Amino acid sequence: MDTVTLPNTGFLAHASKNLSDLLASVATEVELDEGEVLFEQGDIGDTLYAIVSGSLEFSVLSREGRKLSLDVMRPGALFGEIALFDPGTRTATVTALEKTRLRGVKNADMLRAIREAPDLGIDMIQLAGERMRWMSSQLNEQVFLPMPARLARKILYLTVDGSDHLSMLTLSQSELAEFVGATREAVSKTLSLWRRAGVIEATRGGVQVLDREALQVMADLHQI
Amino acid sequence: MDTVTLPNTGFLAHASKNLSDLLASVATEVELDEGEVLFEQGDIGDTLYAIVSGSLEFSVLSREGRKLSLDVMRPGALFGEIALFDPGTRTATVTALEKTRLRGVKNADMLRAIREAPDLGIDMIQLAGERMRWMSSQLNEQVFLPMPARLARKILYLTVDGSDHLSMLTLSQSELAEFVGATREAVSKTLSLWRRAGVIEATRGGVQVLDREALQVMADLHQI
DNA sequence: CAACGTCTGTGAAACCGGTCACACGCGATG
DNA sequence: CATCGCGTGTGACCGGTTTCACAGACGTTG
Repeated sequence: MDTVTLPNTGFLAHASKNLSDLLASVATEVELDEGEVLFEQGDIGDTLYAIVSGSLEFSVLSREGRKLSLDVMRPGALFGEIALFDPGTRTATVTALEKTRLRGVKNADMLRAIREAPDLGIDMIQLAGERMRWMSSQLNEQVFLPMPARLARKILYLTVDGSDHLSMLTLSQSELAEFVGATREAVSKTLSLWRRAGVIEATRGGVQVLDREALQVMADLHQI
Repeated sequence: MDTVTLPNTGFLAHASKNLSDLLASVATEVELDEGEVLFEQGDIGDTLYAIVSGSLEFSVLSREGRKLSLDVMRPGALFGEIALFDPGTRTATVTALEKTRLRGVKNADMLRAIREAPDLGIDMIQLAGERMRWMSSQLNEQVFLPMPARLARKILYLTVDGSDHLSMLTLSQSELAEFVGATREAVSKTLSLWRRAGVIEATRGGVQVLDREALQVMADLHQI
């Protein structure tokens, strides 16, 4: 038996012993460099992954190539459960934002493990459930909220308990725009407003949150 | 053992024997009248449902009360799998569009069944996977497609193999607007254009598709 | 240090789509 | 048959975003 140090954060913190054991034993190790792509939207996949260290970006592409970033996941996160038992394809593209280590469990191993310990299957359903709730909230925000509110929410969300401590978010404005589903210019203008209001500090390649409460207000109101 | 006639369409057509058995035995019967609400977004739920007859509308609400309709499900469809093993709440509101009969399986029964037949858990994961793909495509459309394209897609989607045969869709323009996430007026104007172009026929409370191929073009192009 | 690429700031114009306002017509109801 | 309600058609206007254009700032590379 290996001795693998799995982080005790994210979904893993609540995962059953079965899952931790599985990840520690039969899982294979994967290592990605910054910018490297684990899999792309549309790929056929049959592996569930856990993030050991580093961080990953999840994004989807429109047919015309426009990109919408959905989430950044960090150590302790599990993903890939959808394609695990499904003849279908990956629903998002996963790219490493930095050097990242993963452990992967293949379909066949997971299947065997579930037949031995059915509660593991229930873990997977819960995982899928959380993912669904997340997607559902994203859809809600995209449809009902104006761009500034979406921007405020994304900034708040991405600076919570991340590796980006002290409310510093290291994303360029173009990347932020991909997260909120808007153009770089629109993001730039909104950030300028907030900068002048003393809510944030914007630097090249990053945003620093100065007044979290004020941002929270922007996130809720339906106006700038 | 009851003799229940479950429809052999939708997800049920592919469901494992275990699931069909479960639905036929331990499930309880539910009957809804037109307009009746099965559960609302935010309710705590622990039941998986299968539609026996009738049809249901799934929708989400913004905090301000604006409504976005997501889908209409018909006999053979399974839903409610997300809240099944999750302490969380329902992610959508479900309303009967007509007199509708359902069968529901409770958390505890499903749990017992999965422990006996783990493959049933895998069925559930697949179901959640299909739901995720669906949500993912919805998010994509809402973010990247202009209103007319979304409208065309919804019309095409809702007239495929539904109880609305012959390409007739019995939804008012207000209801259609809730489906595409736009206003009644905007839908009306777009439908007028298409009517003049001979693509559809619009009547009070319904839309008839005359030229499916033309609508398909509208659904793909990023212009009217 | 010069030059280039990339990120950023900002303005002008165009474009949807939303909001508001109102007219029309069909169907149900008294 | 008169009226009312509701679904529909359409125009005017407005506001937010995109598109396009360009300038400045910073970092990197030769």
